Amino acid sequence: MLELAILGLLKEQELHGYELKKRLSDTLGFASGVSFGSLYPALARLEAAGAVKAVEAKAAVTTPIPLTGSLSGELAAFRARKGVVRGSRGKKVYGITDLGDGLFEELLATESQSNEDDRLFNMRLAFARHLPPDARLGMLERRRAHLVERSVQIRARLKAVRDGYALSLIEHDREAAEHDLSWIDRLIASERAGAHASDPQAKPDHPAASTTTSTSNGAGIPSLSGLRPVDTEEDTAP
Amino acid sequence: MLELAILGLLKEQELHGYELKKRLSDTLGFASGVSFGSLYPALARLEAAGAVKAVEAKAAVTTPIPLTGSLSGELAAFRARKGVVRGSRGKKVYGITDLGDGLFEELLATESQSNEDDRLFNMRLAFARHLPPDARLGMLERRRAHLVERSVQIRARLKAVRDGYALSLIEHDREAAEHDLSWIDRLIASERAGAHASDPQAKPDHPAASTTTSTSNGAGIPSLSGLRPVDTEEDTAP
DNA sequence: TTCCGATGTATCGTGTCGATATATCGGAGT
DNA sequence: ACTCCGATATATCGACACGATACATCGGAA
Repeated sequence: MLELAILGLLKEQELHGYELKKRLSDTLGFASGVSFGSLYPALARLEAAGAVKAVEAKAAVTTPIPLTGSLSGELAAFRARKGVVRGSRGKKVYGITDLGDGLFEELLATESQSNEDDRLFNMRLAFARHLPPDARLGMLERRRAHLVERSVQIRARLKAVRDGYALSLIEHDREAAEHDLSWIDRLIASERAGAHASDPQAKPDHPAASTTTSTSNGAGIPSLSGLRPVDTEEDTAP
Repeated sequence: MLELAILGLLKEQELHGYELKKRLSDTLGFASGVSFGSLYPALARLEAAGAVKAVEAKAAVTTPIPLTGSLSGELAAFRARKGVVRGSRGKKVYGITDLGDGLFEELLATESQSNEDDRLFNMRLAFARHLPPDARLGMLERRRAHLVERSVQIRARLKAVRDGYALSLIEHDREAAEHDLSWIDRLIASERAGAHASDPQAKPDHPAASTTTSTSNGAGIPSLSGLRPVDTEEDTAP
């Protein structure tokens, strides 16, 4: 599951693991940040599959280790000899390959069978701009159907519960599901209204958001005037 | 994590695995139903720890299964000879032991360290009636603090995102967090108002199995009227 | 009677998580 | 100049939840 997110981020720029984690936790909307225990294995899988590859870190490995008698320095040199070539500070910067690009498209477009984990949907939505408009709409409508079904199930549960706390819990779940549903509806409406215009490369035409005054929230629709990343930001200082 | 739920359900009545799963999926408010792949190992762990034990199934198992710590090998051989006698239909009904009862209390009251997974909180809340009122209140307030912190973090993320879909995603997260917060506030208010010893319906020190009625009404936390946030110490400047 | 679907227990591989080990770098303090 | 400390950074470990799957039995429909 992480693969999709990793590839999506590497599509925009080359990154090393630590930075990747920060972006996963910060810029994407995941409930709990991804841990290293899943990130590094996922990167290893992707590298083994040829979807990403380590690129040369800016400062290369050429940093001469001055044998100044510093204990730590010599230790470092010793370790560096039997290790993989990395950047000046052990960074291992990854970039996406053509194969990885294909894998990304495939993962993004995969028809998730009925289960559709919430996290996975969020993931896909976060990268929805890489999808053609019709696929986007299909994804949203599938999600909607899923939420409707969940809503029904929750309502069924409500009758079976007698304990006060459990009841409140389920009631809250119901509200959350309905809230999700109305959110999806707003997204679908927005998609239908201002739909076309985002290829992976294309820039959105105009903000289509304005109509959504329905529920208290003003910013419900993201006004797809996504200011694309200014440019390829500079790499974090190597 | 499942252990808490299993013990909580077995506290009310003896159940076998399949039924246990149904209750976990139906009556509790878990996003995705618990799978057998986690339920059975959890039951096995609990049995190994002496917290639960298999009881006689109704339909008279005349041949007690010699579970002398035999492992899969013996078990497979045993099963192979066609005569595996459990309940009338192979059911294996579990009951909670005194030791398990203690474990339940311990798990329920454990101070979850700052992380406080959402599912775990839901779990605890579902069994909150087994907690003394002050512990309940403490749990809710810890949860509240957690949500406030999350809210802050989400708001921080909002500034860093430029893509339309990702932005909408985070915005939705923010609303969900605020919704959760107001829900917790209502729970706290309700707890402060009428919760202690004189809860309308039941003061469930012991989950007497005979609490048959009382289903009609929400009972436990009925007054979910719109109450304003409680006055807690920390508030975050918008 | 036969077959099918619901019930029921159990295991396997995979992925994620939290904790932890190791190491480097920049800067604060002394 | 020195050391110590916290942020950066990669990596692995054990625990465990999950989906898939295998196997078995029961109740009833064909």
